[in-house]
Amino acid sequence: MRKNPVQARAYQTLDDILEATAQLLETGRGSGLNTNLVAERAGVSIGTLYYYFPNKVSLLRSLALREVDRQEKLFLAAIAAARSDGAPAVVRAIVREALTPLKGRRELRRRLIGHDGFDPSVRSALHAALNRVTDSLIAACQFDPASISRERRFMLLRSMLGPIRAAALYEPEMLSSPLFEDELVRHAMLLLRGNQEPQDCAQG
Amino acid sequence: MRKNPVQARAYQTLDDILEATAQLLETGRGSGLNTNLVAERAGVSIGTLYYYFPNKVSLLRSLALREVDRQEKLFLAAIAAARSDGAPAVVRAIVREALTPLKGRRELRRRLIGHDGFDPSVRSALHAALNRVTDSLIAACQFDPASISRERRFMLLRSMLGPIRAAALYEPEMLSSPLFEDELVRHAMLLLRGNQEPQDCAQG
Amino acid sequence: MRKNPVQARAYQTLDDILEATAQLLETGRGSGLNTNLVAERAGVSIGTLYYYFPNKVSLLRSLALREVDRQEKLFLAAIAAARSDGAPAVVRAIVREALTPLKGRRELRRRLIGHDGFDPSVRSALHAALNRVTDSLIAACQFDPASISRERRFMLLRSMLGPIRAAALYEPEMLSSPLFEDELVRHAMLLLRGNQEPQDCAQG
Amino acid sequence: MRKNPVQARAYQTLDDILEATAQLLETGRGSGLNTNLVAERAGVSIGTLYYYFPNKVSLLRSLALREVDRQEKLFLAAIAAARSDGAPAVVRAIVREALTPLKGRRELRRRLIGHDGFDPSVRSALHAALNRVTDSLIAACQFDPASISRERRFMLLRSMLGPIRAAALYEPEMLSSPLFEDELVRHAMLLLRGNQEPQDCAQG
DNA sequence: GATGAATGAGAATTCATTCAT
DNA sequence: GATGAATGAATTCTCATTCAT
Repeated sequence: MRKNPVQARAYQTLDDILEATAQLLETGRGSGLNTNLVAERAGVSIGTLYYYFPNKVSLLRSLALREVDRQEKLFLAAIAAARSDGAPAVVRAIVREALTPLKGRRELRRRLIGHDGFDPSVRSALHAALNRVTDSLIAACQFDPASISRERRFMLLRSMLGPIRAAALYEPEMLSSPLFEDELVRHAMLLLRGNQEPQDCAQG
Repeated sequence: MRKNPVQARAYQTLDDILEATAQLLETGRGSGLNTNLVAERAGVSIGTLYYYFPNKVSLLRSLALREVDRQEKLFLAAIAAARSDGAPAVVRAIVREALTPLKGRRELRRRLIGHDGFDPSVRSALHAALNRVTDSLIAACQFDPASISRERRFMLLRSMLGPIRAAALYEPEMLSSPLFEDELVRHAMLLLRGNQEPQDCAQG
Repeated sequence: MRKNPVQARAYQTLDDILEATAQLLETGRGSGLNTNLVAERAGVSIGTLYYYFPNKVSLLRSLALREVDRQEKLFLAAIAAARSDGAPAVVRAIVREALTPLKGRRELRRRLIGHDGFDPSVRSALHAALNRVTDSLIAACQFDPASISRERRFMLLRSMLGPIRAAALYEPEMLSSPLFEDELVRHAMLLLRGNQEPQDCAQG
Repeated sequence: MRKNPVQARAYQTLDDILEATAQLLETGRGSGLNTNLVAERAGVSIGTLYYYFPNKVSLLRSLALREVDRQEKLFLAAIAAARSDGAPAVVRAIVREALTPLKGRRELRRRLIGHDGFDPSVRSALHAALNRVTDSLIAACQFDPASISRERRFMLLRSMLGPIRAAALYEPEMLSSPLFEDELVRHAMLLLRGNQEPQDCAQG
């Protein structure tokens, strides 16, 4: 970002611009998100947009970082709210949180990924956020963190997010299937517990 | 596609164009994939490119369909090769296959998704291909297809591909970690077996 | 330049663009030379302009290099034509040549200098061209090149071009003053001869 | 200029702005000198800049006039200091002065010329200043002003400044060559003396 | 079949300038 | 006097696509 505003109204403007971008990404037809359109939708001039963002990429990056941040907060809040109800409830809370937001921000996120392949800073922010959520989840479930391998920890959230994204794209009705939710929860619990290592999976 | 070529050299030209597109998608910095560049890289004139493809979208679609088709063939071949060694071996074969190709086509695929959000025909081709691979996998493992719910079937491959893609992006060294491979295999086996439904996961 | 044309008409187009640029630089009011205007004046589309030149700077550079080249050729031709008439005639030919072209390309050249301060490649081309003209001048006057110091050689043309440019800017009527011409010729002859080193100029 | 400031700090602000402009002109890459950048560099707000200067042109003009004025003062001082040592010393003083300032203001001056082709008021100020320096030089050398033609008077300084500028651009090491200095001095002396009109230079 | 010059709508970005605070 | 957010006309440049040869 080019400027960190000192006057109060500036924060509003900045938010208007990001919100306009999000809306256009969510609803916009076809490929192009275009800065002139963003400015118009935000109710500011194109010059104002470029007063806050040096270029289009940085605008998209800011939006992506904001989305990552928001989603992390939602996950952490969901975990905190379910914490006292035990591990399965916590896991289910996470799953529901992951299934929910796709209702209104589905396109937004896909586009954010599409738009020039996520720049490195967004990638690492996302990575870090997922790690924090994973840690919080494990802590809330009161499992011994040391008992879960680095690899399993890595898979925990991501093996749920993959199918959810795929469902959003190809089989949207699955998003509201209780069985799908159950499968995801069961799956995560198995990863968390990590007991009963099946013998026949020994490396061949 | 505009023309299905009858002469051998025309097939070559067509392939050159698709290959050039793939390379530019794989290595190209930032936003642009542009038809003039593709033509130049392919060693043909821009006119020739438009002789084979009516427009850019159809070029990208052809490439995407080709990639989907190739990957499906690789998966099916891996399953067929491991079939006689039993279910765990088949699963491991799939996992290895999924871990392998990311070496040189990593970016290509992400970009293919990014570029205008996947053409509907590509989406459904991908969906269908994954379904076929899933069916083949279940058949090779000699599990009763009826015992596996639609939801679990849907998750089977996708819950592996998500972490694999994430690993490719953020923790490439994990791609060659035996533990990671083991986790993926174990995870798939649990989904396939579908025994021991944990009680505490009953819907809350 | 982006393309070296293979088709004949392309040379014409390229020349049209450069000529349009020259005209606008010569006659254009105020500061801005603008690529859209150039294209329009040249009778081509803006896309065509950018087909030949990757950006505005390269257009200006090409024009500058062409001007340098043309002026060098004019100087060399003037020298060759006067060669048989003896040293003073050669010098006068050069002076006249230097006074002449400013009639129609005065603004052009000033702007070419102004426009982002002559990029390095133009500077060195100009330098090299002046050196070649100087050498040719000395050869035509049949003076022993070794008798003229590097410093004097450097000054030879440039001490004439400075006043001529200044005259063009501030006192245009001086350009057609015979006395001015005579002064320039006399001055150059003194530099070329280099006899009678005045004693009182010994370094103090 | 919009305001002639009465308070000391206002003078300081004004000077800061001009100095920032000079620095950006001296060091700035490529095209741009922009008022927002000037303000930032000067440590004032863009509003303040426009309080002192009604527009960009007047800012550049002020800077140019200041530079012309400073250089004139330096030349006149150099002449005054050497006056009692005789004509050659005076000439040498001028030459040294001309060789000196190019150390830190080289680009500045060229850019000042480039930027919109020298405002007419700056052109005439520069012309007038050079005339005053020339007159002062002739007076200090105690030559009869009437014996020097208008044309020669015009050439006197400018035939030195041309080579010096060229040297600064193309052969900077020549700026510190004693031979180069000697050539310039000798050259000016010959112009000033104006004796021995060479016969063979009669107009052809 | 193949070429490559040409097109032009459209998109990104700049920057001198204004004005409410 | 000073600030800095806001403006928007103007400008550069891109790139999918066409078509005469």
